[in-house]
Amino acid sequence: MTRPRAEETDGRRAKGERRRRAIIDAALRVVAREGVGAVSHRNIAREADVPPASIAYYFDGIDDLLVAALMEGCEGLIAQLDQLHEQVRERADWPRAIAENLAGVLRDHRERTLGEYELYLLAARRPALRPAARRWIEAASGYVNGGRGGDGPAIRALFAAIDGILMQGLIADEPPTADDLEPVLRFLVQPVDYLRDRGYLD
Amino acid sequence: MTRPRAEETDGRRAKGERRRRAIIDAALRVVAREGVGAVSHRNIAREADVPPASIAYYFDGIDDLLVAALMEGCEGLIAQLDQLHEQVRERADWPRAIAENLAGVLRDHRERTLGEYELYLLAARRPALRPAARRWIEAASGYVNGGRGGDGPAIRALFAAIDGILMQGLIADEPPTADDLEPVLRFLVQPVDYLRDRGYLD
Amino acid sequence: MTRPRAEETDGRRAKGERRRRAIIDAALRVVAREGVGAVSHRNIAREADVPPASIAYYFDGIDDLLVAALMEGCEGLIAQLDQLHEQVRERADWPRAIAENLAGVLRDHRERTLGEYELYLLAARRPALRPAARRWIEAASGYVNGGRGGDGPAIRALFAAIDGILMQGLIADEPPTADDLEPVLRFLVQPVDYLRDRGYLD
Amino acid sequence: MTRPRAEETDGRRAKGERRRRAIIDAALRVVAREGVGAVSHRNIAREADVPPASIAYYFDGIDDLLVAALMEGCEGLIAQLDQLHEQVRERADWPRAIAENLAGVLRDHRERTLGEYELYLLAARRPALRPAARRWIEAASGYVNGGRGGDGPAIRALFAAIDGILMQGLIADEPPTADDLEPVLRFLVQPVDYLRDRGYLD
DNA sequence: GATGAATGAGAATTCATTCAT
DNA sequence: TATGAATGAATTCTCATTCAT
Repeated sequence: MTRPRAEETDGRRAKGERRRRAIIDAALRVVAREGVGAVSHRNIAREADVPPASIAYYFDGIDDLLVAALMEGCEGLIAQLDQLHEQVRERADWPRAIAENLAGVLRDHRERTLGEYELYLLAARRPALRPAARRWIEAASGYVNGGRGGDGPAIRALFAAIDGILMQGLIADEPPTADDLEPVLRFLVQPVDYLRDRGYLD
Repeated sequence: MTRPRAEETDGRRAKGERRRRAIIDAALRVVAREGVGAVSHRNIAREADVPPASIAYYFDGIDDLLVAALMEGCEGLIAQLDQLHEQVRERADWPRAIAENLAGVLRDHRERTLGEYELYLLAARRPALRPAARRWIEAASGYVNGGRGGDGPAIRALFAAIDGILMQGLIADEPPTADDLEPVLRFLVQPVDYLRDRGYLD
Repeated sequence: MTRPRAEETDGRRAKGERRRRAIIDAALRVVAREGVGAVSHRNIAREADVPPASIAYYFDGIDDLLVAALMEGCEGLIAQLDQLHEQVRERADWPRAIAENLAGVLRDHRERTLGEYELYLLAARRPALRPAARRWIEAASGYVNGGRGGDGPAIRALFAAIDGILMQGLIADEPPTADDLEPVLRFLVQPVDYLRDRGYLD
Repeated sequence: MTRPRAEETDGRRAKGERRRRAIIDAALRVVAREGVGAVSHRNIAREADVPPASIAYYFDGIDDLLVAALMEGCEGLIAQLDQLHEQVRERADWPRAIAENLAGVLRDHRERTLGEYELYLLAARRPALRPAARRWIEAASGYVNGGRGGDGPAIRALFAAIDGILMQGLIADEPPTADDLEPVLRFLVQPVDYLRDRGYLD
């Protein structure tokens, strides 16, 4: 019995893996463009240009696909955060850097961010999405912490506020500018300087 | 849907209004229990114990119903916040009071809060829900402001952080306790005291 | 407020009831012609010449439809048995009459009988069909008993044997004739006469 | 499917035969557990723990597989009947022995028996299954006859009644006990004794 | 004003089968 | 020879909406 040569098997496997990835990416695009409510075999199949039965073939159900999408989106988030981290590290003015980043996210990636938040909230309903959401939170949390050991509650406050800023920015008719956000971030990151500048101290 | 003039308000009219309200309440219950994705004529009709066709009769579509639900939910939120405001006003320890309130919301009204956040995010997709969501934000914002004129960015930071705390609390496996949240709120509400206690100031 | 006149409401109701009945009849025809395995919304809708969604509208699921069909078929069975009972009552030669009836059923109504047995066996798997199947059994059992109080085990034996005869007749390439069945029935109905005729007694 | 000549039977071939057998056994388990309606490539493949495509490879379609299963199940039946025959032969009280056996089958092997009857009835629809079903009937018939040449119609009555008893027992909520069945069997096997005991004869 | 009846469209999922490897 | 990959067709069921009454 001739076992298939490795490159043959790998060829088949690789092709399947590529299609699987294509479906996940299509799902993320659909979530970004139309929301989690629009995630259906048909919609994703149309977006990925594959037959609808493919989705059922590669994933055990919509939840399974959403978990994969959440995980995949998480990787993207981490990469993005790493990049941000580089930027921030080089600058003395952290609050400004973060404000610019958040404003940029809301300006240039509003839909994707909105989709991510929808997925995020969906995890509160579907236990299957929980682990993926947890990874997400941990990634973001690590980003906020920024590697250095900061004060716990202060970091939690900053992280929570960033979540709130993004969510409120998604709902606002006009997304906030970096100038809008900068003082908020200054208060959160450097409250003493912030308060002294405003004359609240001494 | 044309609202009738007041002088027409007889028994028949009142009955219709009552049924309309019943449908809205049912919609809020469905959103809380099963999420916005479960909002459908059928589901709500079953919950409200009215014929499915009457939902199409009283509302010009699902969005129209959701707008009404968001508005209605908003009234409930405002009432709840007013009550909280009373409680907080009487206590010297604001951070503790707010922490207890948030922890209580996540503990006792998790589903309803989750539903409100889903509706909230949905507004980011559906322009029709925007005005209702704006009222919501303004109500909450006014609550955080507490009536007195505080420092703008600090209040925005607090408000954003509260949103983030609630959302993260909804996703967490175990909701945070008041003890978990208290230092975070202390940092946000009284940063100088907080930092001094921790030895970060002189 | 004008309540719809009774005949209007009844008109609507009656129309719906008529369609419901039409679907049940179509289901029985499908079961007879193609077997319980062929029962599907599509097949029945095609047979009844109604849109497939109608089936979901009138029945809560396939099982619900099958229950209704089993019940309906039961009525048909009872009517048929009543008629048989008349025939048998008029004749002195019971065994012959029953043999002719069974042979006739297998000859002229093979498919319908087959479908009924499939439904019957399906009840062993689906609890929802149990009550309907029980009615069926009771109807047939009453028929066998024939009103007169006979000897319990003998009647059970006869009833069981009739079931077995029908089932074996359904599987046989050639259905049995009345002449084939007559001695079997004679043995079951009048064992003493049967045995005496064959010289097994005295 | 061409069966290979014997001399080809090497390891490879034996392995294929083993897998073929494994698939048939899995099919019988699926039929017993979930019914003929649940027989599908996927289900059986899962049960047999083989790739779905291998079912299409070893069998020319579902019917081909069912024929093989019916044949295989037939062997099992024959073995079981032989064993029973031994038991019965040793006992003077045939009716009791048979009653106990039937009650035991319904109590301990309800699902398997149900599956066998489903297969049995399916043969009435699918000509391909006919020969297999015929073998089945002949095996059972031979069992009832017990090797010795009995009275034809009496044996047919007994055999038919056994079929009916089993089928009715499958549908009943509670399977009959040996005590329930014993008088029925006594009437069928030893009608004269039965009737005399009951006082129907002189 | 209010609602049973009705349905085309779409949801998730399973199916038998084919085919390249 | 055996099997992963793949898919068109089918499954049950839900949906928002229309319409006659």
